[in-house]
Amino acid sequence: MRRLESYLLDFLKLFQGLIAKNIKLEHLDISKVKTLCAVDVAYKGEEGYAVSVKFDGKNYEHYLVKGKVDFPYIPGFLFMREAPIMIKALSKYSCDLVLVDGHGLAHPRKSGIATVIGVLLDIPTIGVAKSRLTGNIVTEGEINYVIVNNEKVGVKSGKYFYSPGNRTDLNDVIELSKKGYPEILKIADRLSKQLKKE
DNA sequence: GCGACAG
DNA sequence: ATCTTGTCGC
Repeated sequence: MRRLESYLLDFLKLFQGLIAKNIKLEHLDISKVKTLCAVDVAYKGEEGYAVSVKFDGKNYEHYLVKGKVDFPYIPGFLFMREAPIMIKALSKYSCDLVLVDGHGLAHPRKSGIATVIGVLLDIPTIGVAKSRLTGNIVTEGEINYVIVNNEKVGVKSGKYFYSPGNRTDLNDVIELSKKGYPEILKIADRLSKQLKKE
């Protein structure tokens, strides 16, 4: 008998395959986004502090959700650990686009946490990660593409990786990456780490 | 078997 | 992600 965890991971891979099959890769004009949101999670032991931030073009708002996070971090399966609490934090707002801390299509099964959240909620998402999970970089002109299985699944700009989650496309992430690391993600990151201490 | 490995 | 002071460098 195999170990129980291997059955779960095999099943989760099937789930990710289903998510990937339901991705809607379509152009969302970033410049037309009126309400931009972002989510990040910080931890204090088993306590997770998820913060969603909303920017309407003028003011920032944020919403905090605290909760126990049991599931361990397993490369390729981050969504099992953070998607549940991130989705709760996002439930507070309605956004034209959500930036998720992590990868989207730049994943072994094209099912990073930004993709899972985007498909489950059927909303536009883009994954912005601070480091590589998989894929190689191929430069074409000014763009550093992230290639997985001979397919362009995202771009690398500076030290960050951008990839479509759902209802967005490669042009959207390229457009976003040109503006540098999103301020709203810095705010979400700072806020989550700050609020967990109070 | 070995190396890689989001947060 | 988190544990953690000072410190090397732009």
